[in-house]
Amino acid sequence: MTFTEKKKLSKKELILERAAAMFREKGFAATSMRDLAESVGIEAASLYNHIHSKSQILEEIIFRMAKKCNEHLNDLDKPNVSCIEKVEAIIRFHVQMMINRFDDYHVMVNDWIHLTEPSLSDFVSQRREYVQRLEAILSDGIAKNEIRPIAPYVAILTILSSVRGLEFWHRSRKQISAREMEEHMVQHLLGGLKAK
Amino acid sequence: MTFTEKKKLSKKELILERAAAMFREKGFAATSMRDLAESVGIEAASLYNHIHSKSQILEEIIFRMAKKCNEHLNDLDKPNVSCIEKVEAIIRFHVQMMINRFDDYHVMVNDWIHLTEPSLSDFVSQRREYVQRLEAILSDGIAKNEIRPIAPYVAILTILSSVRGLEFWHRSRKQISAREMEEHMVQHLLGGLKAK
DNA sequence: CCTACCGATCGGTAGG
DNA sequence: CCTACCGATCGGTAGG
Repeated sequence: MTFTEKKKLSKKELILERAAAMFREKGFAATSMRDLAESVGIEAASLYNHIHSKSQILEEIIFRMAKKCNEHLNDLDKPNVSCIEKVEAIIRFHVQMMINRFDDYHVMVNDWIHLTEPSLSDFVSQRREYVQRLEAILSDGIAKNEIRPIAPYVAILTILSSVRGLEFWHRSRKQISAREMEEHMVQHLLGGLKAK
Repeated sequence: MTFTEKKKLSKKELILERAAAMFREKGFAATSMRDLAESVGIEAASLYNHIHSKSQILEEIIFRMAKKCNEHLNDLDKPNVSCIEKVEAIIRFHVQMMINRFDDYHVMVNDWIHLTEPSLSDFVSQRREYVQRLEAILSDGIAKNEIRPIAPYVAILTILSSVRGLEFWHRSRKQISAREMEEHMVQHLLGGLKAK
């Protein structure tokens, strides 16, 4: 990698970072390329030396995050890990993503509607598959009597939405630390699942 | 009320209804007045005989819903109702609102960011007060040993976000009926709160 | 409720 | 990376 390429890469990363922050604050549609350019410190036209289009920015932010989620789930696919341990790891992973990559996570969860075809269908099917894999882990745990017989569909929905709800916590002046929040969430969400 | 006023009123209601549906589908910023006009069946300019501006539509949708939430909470403020009964009523109320008034609920929860001042501050403070009232009910229940000693802040956040997560369920071809979903949610969310 | 139209702003391109 | 600029579309108004 030449020096020029390296510089270009890091400027692109800066654009993606600022874009995620602005998309989260104002939403994808309400953020203009001129707003974004100002935040990056260049003219709007100059953005196009680093990225192809506004849609491409959204796609990169969202599919990078989706990839992280899928990879984490792949890493968990070991036979010696119990189902309840897997669920705990998934809760912790999502809580940490929500806290540490707040802008990117928020954009994935809220702005995927603004994806255009074929990216939209791609994302929706990736997400469907992800949810199904989580449900399979829960079903497996129920079959092995590790987990209380609860509708996997409802449990997964509750877990993923609760994480999404951390947005409130993130916005408010934080009464509770990130570490405490994570423990509370694990306790609350996992506590309701474990078989006695 | 004259006949003319009555007709105007119902056309305005139609506009608000269609607007909520489109804001939910595409987001407030991505919905144009021309899109909305087409959905209503008139020209864009004609919308302005019924409403003042695009922002006003958003405000009406959101503050009507906020009012419903506040009124429901006021109705619950009776001394002979236990805290756990109050929490159950709140969960059921939100689940039913999410299911029966899906578009309006979704717009309130997702598109409030697009409110402009002074409406934005108004909404944010109303929501803050609402959450504080819910927390107070939980704190009261904990003090009376009706509810397990859990951080009220986290519990309220979990309840409200889980309801929001019903969006997934609503979008998907429904494997579970509304009635079942409500019972599952009450069981799951209330079950984790009750003192033994 | 429509036609006609306003100024502003949008995403993006040409050319250097 | 900038200046200059494109066609398209935006929310909204005038006038009837």
